[in-house]
Amino acid sequence: MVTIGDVASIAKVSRSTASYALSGKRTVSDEVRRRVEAAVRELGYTPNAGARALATAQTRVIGLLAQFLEDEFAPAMLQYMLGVSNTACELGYDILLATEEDGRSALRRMTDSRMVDGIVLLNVAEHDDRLPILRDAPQPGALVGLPANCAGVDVFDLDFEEAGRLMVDHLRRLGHRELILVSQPEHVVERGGAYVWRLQNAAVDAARRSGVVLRPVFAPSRQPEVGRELNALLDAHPSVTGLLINNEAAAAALPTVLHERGVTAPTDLSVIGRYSDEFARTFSLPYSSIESAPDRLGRMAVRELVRRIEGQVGPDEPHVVRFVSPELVDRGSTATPPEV
Amino acid sequence: MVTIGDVASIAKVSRSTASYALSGKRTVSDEVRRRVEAAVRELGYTPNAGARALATAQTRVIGLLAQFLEDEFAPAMLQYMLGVSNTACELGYDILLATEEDGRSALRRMTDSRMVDGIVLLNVAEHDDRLPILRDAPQPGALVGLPANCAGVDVFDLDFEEAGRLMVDHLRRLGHRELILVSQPEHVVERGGAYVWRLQNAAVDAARRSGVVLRPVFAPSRQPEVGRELNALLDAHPSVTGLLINNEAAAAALPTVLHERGVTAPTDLSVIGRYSDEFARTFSLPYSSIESAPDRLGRMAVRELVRRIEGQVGPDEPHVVRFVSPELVDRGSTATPPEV
DNA sequence: CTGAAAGCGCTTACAG
DNA sequence: CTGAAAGCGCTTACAG
Repeated sequence: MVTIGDVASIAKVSRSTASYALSGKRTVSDEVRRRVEAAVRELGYTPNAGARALATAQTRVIGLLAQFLEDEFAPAMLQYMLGVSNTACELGYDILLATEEDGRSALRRMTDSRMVDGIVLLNVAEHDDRLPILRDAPQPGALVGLPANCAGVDVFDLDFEEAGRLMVDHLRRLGHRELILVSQPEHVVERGGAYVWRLQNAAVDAARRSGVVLRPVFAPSRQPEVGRELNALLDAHPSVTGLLINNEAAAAALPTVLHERGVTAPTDLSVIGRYSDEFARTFSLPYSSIESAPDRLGRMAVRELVRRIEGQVGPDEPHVVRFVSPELVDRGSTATPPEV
Repeated sequence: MVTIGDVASIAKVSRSTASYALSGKRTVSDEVRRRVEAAVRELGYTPNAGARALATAQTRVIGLLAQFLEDEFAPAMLQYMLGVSNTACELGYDILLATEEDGRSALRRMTDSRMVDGIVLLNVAEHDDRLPILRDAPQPGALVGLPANCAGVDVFDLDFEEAGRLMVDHLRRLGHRELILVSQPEHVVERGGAYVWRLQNAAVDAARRSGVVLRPVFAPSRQPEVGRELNALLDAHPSVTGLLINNEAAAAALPTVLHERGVTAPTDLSVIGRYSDEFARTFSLPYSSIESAPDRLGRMAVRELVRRIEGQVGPDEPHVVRFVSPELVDRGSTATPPEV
């Protein structure tokens, strides 16, 4: 392979001068810089990443820990990954991806061996078992998802409480008095998927305060079970006039379910989901929704992480916990309930 | 950070002996091995990846080039990525992921800087502009997707010709005489998505040989345009009794379209798709389909790549071009046409 | 403005 | 069975 030594000898300078000419960290005469640049072009020189990492203790690689769990909806996860990956690229970083089930060992491998300058954790649980490892690691970490303990890491998440309130208040104002909230499956909660109950509790509170009946249910995250569950729910509660969906699989199944039942939104039933606009387009979902902003969250996490990596944020400066405010994207699926 | 020098001094051996004790590349006395292992545990030693890469010229990292193009269906792409990532993990490799639009520059960056031991290219086009770069790279490459020129790389793909024949023959045998084949959008073909016309040409041939009318059409890959197109097609060709779908977005949209039209498969219309079983479950698709086996293709590509990387296949041994035989997964959406 | 040298943390011939 | 040393390809004080 062609090394900086080759460049140096072609350019008739020392290796250090060649290095400085390329990095710009020391002034170099124009003449010398030109010769070095010409040599680089001639030889097609690219620095060896391993050697550079060894010398600088920087890899310009970010570790991305994703997990595709059986009870979660894979296409939704992809959005977050792309937000992270694209932003990293823009900032000059590459992504080392781990999708294996055992996130702990992947994380340890990446951090202990110094393969990465920082870590992004996706799909963070309330008591995420990867977190203690990340805190002990020498690299900084950024999370998408809110754990119980945010010490030592930067945290980014949708404001799910506000999302729950927003959904309920929107339909209450239109005159709805009985709603169903379809959440993720109960295992997601048991595993520590805090966003499920954060949204649910806030929705329940908002409903209680304003005298609205809210029926929260856990629904499966796979087809066709989730479709059956939606049908059963609508059968069991004929007086319900509004549906809140915090479950991507349920949202994806809903058009078919409503068609089968001959139900039209918003004439017969008002619907609000919680998913990204990209998701809505992919699945052709015609429902108004709380934008979950996966690309924006991924972008924020990487931006802050890179600021830490590059020392623009001091190691002792406090970490951030930042919530994205939910916004209601109106797709016309809510209206005054039919009885009114 | 803790280095092999620390391990060596705790274990009271030289650094080389510590290294050999861990790698097993030289016989080491049991006593010494125990002391080294104890020191490793005590200090929590993990080799520095950059240093090891520099010394061995091996990174144990595989570069994965994916691309999420506007006119392709992202959830389908994800399946391939997971097949690659999971297999790499099993074989002890990590994945460096590039999702940026400019695959050429990502590829060059990874290979020139020796960040990776090998490359997997996804979504390969007929005249893929990443291919010349990959051929010139010192690392081996494996493709998922069939280019015009397979020289210098290992190639894995579904046998799309056979898939096209299978779809047509299956419906012909049931008595169908007029079919529509819904392909990907025409830009995919123009960009060099050879699988589109490989399947289509074979289907057209098979139909012609057996006197079946086959109407091939390009359909959008976004919602809701694809749904509208499907409706228009069914309106325009009322005598069609079978639908062949080589377009994931169209497959995902079809249940809603058929519901709207009051059409039931297979009573009114027979349907065969081409997508993975995982995809069918995610989108709750009730149609028989040709399994596109993304996980299997990703797995095969990584396996062969690792064999090359690790020298189990000599550099002069010929490269492979391997096709996965399509299998029809019967979900009961085909039957004798209504007229018969 | 430039060069010679040390050092990053490994592995692996070379020597005994 | 083990150790001292060279070398992988960079970067960066140190010296001039």
